[in-house]
Amino acid sequence: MPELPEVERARALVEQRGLGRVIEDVEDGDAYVCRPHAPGEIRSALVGRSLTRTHRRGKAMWFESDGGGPDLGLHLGMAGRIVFDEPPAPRSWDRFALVFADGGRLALRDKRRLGRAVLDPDLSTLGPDAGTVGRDAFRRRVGRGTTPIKARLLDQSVVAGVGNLLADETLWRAGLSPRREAGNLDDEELDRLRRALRAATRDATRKGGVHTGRLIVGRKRREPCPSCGATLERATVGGRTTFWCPLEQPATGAVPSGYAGTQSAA
DNA sequence: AGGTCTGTTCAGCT
DNA sequence: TAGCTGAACAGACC
Repeated sequence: MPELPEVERARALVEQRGLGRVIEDVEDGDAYVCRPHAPGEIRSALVGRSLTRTHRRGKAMWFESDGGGPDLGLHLGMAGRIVFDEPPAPRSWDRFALVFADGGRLALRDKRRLGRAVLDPDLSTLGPDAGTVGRDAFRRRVGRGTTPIKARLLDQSVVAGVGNLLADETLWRAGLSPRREAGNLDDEELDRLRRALRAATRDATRKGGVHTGRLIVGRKRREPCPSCGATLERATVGGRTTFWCPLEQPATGAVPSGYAGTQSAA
């Protein structure tokens, strides 16, 4: 499930292997993935050009093209990944692809078909990147409203890049219950949450993805809290399946006993 | 073999 | 308004 760390790794992959290669053809025939573009529209805009720079904010990534061409935006959706120089996937799982003049290709491989490819993507609805958001902006944007803090973190217009697993891992590290009302967190708690978010994001990016998080590893196996051994709570928060430790992430205010956001992951 | 679950985004509702 | 619900996608899982 691509969240910010997976997208950052995908961006780095394009940076490493996708720049400066002449685009000879574009497979943009999936009108759903390429909406609102008609088939051939992205192709016309990019054939003959090369990618020159890569960017990412949250889960969105985009690439500049040379000669004054448009940017190409890619979104991995829920199951997408970027593959380089592999033969086309069976069953048309490659929803979009750049075919290079050197014979290689860049494909958006996505069984679920929830990824997107678009020219000049609209980034105006995204908040600041979750990995680099500053203290004051984080306090202001996250620490308000009546919605549960987890739902606030998942809102891409508040802070960009947090998905379900990274939200659970972050709240666990910060010792904050996912059900706390966002506007009721004080500055100390918000700062602790931001540090936990940055650390969880950095660790996950380094280790290969959000599934490497300490809480997340045991989550599916229904193991107890990796820190204190308590049985994890499970409930729907913000419309998403949520796990948390009832002892270290208490329902109201108190600072947790042991584990805090300043601690690094295993 | 069918029913449930998965997670992100977005439209539509209150 | 802000927050919530369900649709869309299609495969994984039991």
